[in-house]
Order: sequence, then C-alpha cells, then structure tokens
Amino acid sequence: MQLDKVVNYHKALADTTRMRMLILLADGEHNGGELAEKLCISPATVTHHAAKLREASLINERRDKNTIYFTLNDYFVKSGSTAAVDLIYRNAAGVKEGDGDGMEDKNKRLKDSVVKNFFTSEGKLKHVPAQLKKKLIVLEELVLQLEKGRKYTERELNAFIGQFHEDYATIRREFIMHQFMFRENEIYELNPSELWAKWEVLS
Amino acid sequence: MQLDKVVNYHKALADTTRMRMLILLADGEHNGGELAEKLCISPATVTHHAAKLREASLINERRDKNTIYFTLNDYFVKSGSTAAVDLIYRNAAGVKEGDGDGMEDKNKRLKDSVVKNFFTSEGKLKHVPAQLKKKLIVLEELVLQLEKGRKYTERELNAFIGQFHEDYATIRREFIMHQFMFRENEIYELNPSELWAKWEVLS
DNA sequence: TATACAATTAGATAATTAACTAATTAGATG
DNA sequence: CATCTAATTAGTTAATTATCTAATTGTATA
Repeated sequence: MQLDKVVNYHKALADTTRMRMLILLADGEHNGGELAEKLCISPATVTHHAAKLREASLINERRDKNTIYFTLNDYFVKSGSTAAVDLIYRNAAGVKEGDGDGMEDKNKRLKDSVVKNFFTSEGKLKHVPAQLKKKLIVLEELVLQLEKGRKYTERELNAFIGQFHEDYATIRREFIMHQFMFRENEIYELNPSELWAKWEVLS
Repeated sequence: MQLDKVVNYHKALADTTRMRMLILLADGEHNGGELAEKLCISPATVTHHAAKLREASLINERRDKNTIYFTLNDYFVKSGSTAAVDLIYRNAAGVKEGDGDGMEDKNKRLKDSVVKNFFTSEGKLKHVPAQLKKKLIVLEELVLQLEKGRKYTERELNAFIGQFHEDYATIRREFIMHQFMFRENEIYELNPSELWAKWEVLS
C-alpha cells in the first residue's frame, strides 16, 4: 500500500542519528567507519541505521575492497518529502462520496484552462507548469492516457512521454514523485489507486 | 536545536494511524469520537496521537461544549516537508571547512544575477522567484538585514518585510519554512545557526 | 445539585527499536 | 594459507511507544 511506503520514509527520518548521518552524506561519500567515528557510535549501529535508510531508498552503497561507501540518494530524499503532503490532501478529496462529476465548477474551470493553455492544438505539452496545482493537472492529463495495469519499461515510458515533450526524464520523475505511477525493479506501472483522478488540488 | 524539531515532525508522520488521522482531517473538521470510530481505535488512543500531532503543530483544536474539534494545520504540514531536505543539504555545505569566500564562482555569479534581477535599484523586491535556489538567495538577502539575536514581534517583522514587498505575510512564512527564522510564542527570531549563510544551493 | 457526555489521565502490557559487546563473515594481501 | 580489515550478524538490554481498560476531569443542561 501507498501509505506504508510514505510512513516508512518518515520513520527513516524520525531519528536524530539517521538524520545526522544523512547530513554527513550530503557532504559526499563516507564509509561505515567514518560514519561511526563522526557520530560516536559503534560500527554495528551504523549497519543498523544504514539498513533503515536503505529500506527507504535514501542511500546508495558501493563496495571497494573491504570498505563500503555510502552516498545519499538525492532523488528519494527529495521526492519523499512531497509524498506525505500529496497523500494527505489527495486522499482527503478522493474520499468525498458520490462524486464522478462532483468536481466543483471552479476546479473544472481551472482544469479546462490549464489543459487549454499548456497543451498545443496538436496535443503536445508546451511546458510543465511551475505552480503545483497546475502541474498536477497536466501530469494527470498525461497519465490518463496510459493503460491501467500495464507494466512499462523505462524505455517504453520515455517513448510515451516523448510524444508530448522532449524532457521525458523530468516528467517521468514527476510521475513517481507525485505518485501517479510507481516503480519496482525498473518497471513502471500506474498507481492502481484511482484517488488521483478525483481530488481537489492543493490550496 | 533545529535538528530535533525536524526529527519531531517526522516522528509525527512516522505512524500509520496518525497519517490516516491527517488524511481524515484534510477532509475537514472532525471530533475525537468520529476519529476513534473511523480509525477503529479507542478515544484514549486518539488523545494519545492528537498529542503527538499537536506537539508537531500539525493540528489545531477548537472546543464546542464537550466536544473538541480537530483540523489540519495546513501551514505546518506543508512547511515541515521541506524542512528536512533544507536541513540536510544546507548543513552539508555549511560544514565545508575553510570557506568565507569559498563559494564557487558559479554560485557567486548566480547570486549576483539574482540579486540584480529581483531587486529594483531602490532595493525593493520585485517578486519572489519561483525557482527554489533563486528564492533562497532572495530570502537570504533580506534576512541578512535583520539583527542577530533580536526578538521581533510579528508586527515588527511585517514592517521590516514591508519595506521590500507588500506581501509580507507570504515572505514571513517563507522565512520560517526555510528556517531562516524561527517562531516561539508569536515572537520571531533569526536562526542563530550561521549555516544558511554559506551553503550551496540545491541542485 | 445531579446527570450526561466527551475527552483526558493513569496504569498496564506488548511490540518496537536504538544501542552495545562479542562472534562471525567477506574480501584482500603478504 | 594465515592474517588483516571492515562490515555484518547474534544476542542482550534499556527506552520508547501504541494500544487497551478503568478512573477522572471538565463542561453543559435538566
């Protein structure tokens, strides 16, 4: 489930030692011994915390001889931070019963205008809006054209997005970041939850 | 310390029950009894979790007769999510030894151009940049003109910001959000950590 | 004042977890 | 192969915490 992943991210950051570990790693690569020393904890404890951070995909590891070097996984550190907010506000709106066409007029009008303004008449995306609520509308518009339940390789997904905009890499990340899709073992799939199809956008 | 506050925010979100509680509250006001029922937990447990959320300023409460109604504190829910990322990356750069003028040329140039482009020749702020790294530069520029250690009332802070831009409320929030200042009992103060004065901006 | 209702506090229990030490594994090198 | 080094695993302990039930507090209202 979605929720557990998000909670897990926050569990990983819900400890001073781990947070300090991440701060150290933001400065660059460090191995276990260095971390243990700088944090004044035993190597075993480093292993313990590294496991938690790894579970939440917040770090990467590389081995050189006996030594394991840790680095930050910038991408997940940053994307996780928006995930909770997205989850909270999106689900709330989705939960509203009896909708379908229940979207308020105001939102409907915003949606129409965003679609009109950010897509060309040929259906290409001009650019990704900077403002969150508009960005989410655009992403949803794209994502609606993906097949539910189908598994996409990264290459396939790139090709799909490429139809609309050349910067497929950024948009692909946004799909994940805002939980329209999820990724497992390099395979991408639509978020089966329909929630994102019926929320109210953020303030 | 800064760190503990951020960790506390994540602790608050590091539990499925609390996360579900927030999702419910995003939908609107709910009292304790309703929450207990919808979450299938006892009223006592609701109280327990509410305390944690309150500590992290994620909810507000209002009493009517016997009943206490909870609502989301949108502002803190959202601002907290950026706090960890800010902390991690900012501190990392601050830790780099032997700086002072150690900012790389590239960043120096960016900074100069941002200051030039977003401030008028009279020193007024044209508008707040949308792009994070530029926004942070602008905020820092403002904040550097505050007195270290001095306590500001909200009114005083508004007046200060008002010299530069009419939308003092938004900018005041950004100060908190990005941890240039902190607030305690309606009193604002500069973040005593000098870190923010010497970081590298986010990717 | 007595009664009703909602929420909190007290107190208990079970689960989780951060930390340590000691033993083990994994990899490289003389 | 013997040895060194770095990290992991095992096993323990103490602290934290999610949850419950039962008792208590706080706020109306008959």
